Amino acid sequence: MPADSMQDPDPVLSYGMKLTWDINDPQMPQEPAHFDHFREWPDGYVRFIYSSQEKKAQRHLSGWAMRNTNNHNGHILKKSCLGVVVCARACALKDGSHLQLRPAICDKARLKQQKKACPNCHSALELVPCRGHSGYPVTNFWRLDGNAIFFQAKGVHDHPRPESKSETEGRRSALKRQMASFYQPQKRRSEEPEAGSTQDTRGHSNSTPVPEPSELFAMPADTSFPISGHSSLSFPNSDVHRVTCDLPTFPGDVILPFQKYSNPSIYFPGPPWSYELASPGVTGSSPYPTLYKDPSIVPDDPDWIHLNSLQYNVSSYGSYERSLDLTARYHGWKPTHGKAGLEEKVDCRPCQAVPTSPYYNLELPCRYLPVAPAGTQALQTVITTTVAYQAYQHPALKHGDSVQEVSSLASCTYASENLPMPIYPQALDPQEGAIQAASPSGRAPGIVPGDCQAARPTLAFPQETDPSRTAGADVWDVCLSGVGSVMAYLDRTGQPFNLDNEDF
DNA sequence: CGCTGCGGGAATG
DNA sequence: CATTCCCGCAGCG
Repeated sequence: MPADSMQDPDPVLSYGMKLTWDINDPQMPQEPAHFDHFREWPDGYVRFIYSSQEKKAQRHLSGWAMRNTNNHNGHILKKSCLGVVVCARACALKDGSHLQLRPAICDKARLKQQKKACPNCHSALELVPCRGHSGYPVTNFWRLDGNAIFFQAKGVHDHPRPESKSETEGRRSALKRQMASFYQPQKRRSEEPEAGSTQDTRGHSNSTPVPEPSELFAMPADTSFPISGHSSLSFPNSDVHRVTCDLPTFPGDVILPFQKYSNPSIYFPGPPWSYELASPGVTGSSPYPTLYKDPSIVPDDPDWIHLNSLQYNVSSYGSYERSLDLTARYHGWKPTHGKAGLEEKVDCRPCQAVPTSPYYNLELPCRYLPVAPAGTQALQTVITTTVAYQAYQHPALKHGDSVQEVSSLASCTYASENLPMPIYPQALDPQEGAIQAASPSGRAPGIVPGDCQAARPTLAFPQETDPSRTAGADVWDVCLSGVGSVMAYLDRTGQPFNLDNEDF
């Protein structure tokens, strides 16, 4: 893609991350010189600055299923993640992946959605809530200010990606078409070619027996998901399509059809959430019929869902939860929403691959990392929205009362939030584990990818308190945010410089 | 029908 | 008291 001076001038850090600001600041950076390109799958404690012209940003779009949350602040729109809908039995689709539907945003619709059966195995569907923000759903904040749209995310999604919105919509409209043709065979059939040319990567609608209406209604999931067995789905086509779309996006970088990676974990050396950043580059094996009318438009990663699931299940489970299968996992999960884990002892299992990862051998100013003590981070994140500053008044960071200290802490905040992974106490110090136990961030032992991810930075960078940091706000900003981001990318993508593997 | 943003009001500490 | 969450409403596609 052509170098756009207005977009992501830096290959590693988002523009938003390079500036120091918080969504709650009275004053946002004025007249930003650059804007970030839109990220459909923001994950971690990240900040972006979009152009107010960016339509997706205007609509506050996200690949994640985010619902509006009233924070009684007219200027800042807050949204929280709904998680992902999966098959309660975690049945495997033909391609080995798992069902990962997009939760309906509307409460009513979501309830209805959950009553439906898994189109693949007919067992129940289950909503896996997002607890990536210290036990609470990941939150996204949007704020329009001047010519910029500020975006801030808090939390690391602890679940697979749902389908992208566009894909869900695409399938929905596809169903409509299908139903229409079902009820008006003659007429519709004759019009079909037209529709097929624009949307039909699936292209089978014509020749494929239309599902019984009753079936469609009984399991609307049909409209919302990829059953390998479903005759109306055309994988190969969409694969090609996606490759075509995605390749140009990541010149020189890892952009290979997923098929080439028989083992996702090879491509995604990271833990479960590595799927986030790795997604865009990965393509292919889409079980979904993608309905992009305009190839220039960023694919919303519908395929990714599957990659995601593959990666998630194969890689993360393989690495961390060999003893647990999806079934156990999801069954063990009760949508207790923020309450669960309180009583659970978070068991941070060894994250084998991580510490040995070559990327962790980079010469990074490690000493700064641990400073945002796990406990601090955990506590801070609990304070979902505003004024995170006070959160940083955690004892671990209390070094003085001077104004300077305050400023330092502020920087600390930003810095720590640049670390896309929450740092949990127990990972640092057994004693601090108590804090963790008291926070709602925990989940069933070992089930949370986040546990490992949380531990990783720790393992890589043993805690080390540096008193001098209180005077180094600037250093903090630069080093921490830098390191954090770099870490984030390295960490999650396993690719040192594959920055914006987000959709474009 | 579902998505979206808004805003009241309850719950929480 | 501040903050967050839940819920219903209305506009829109």
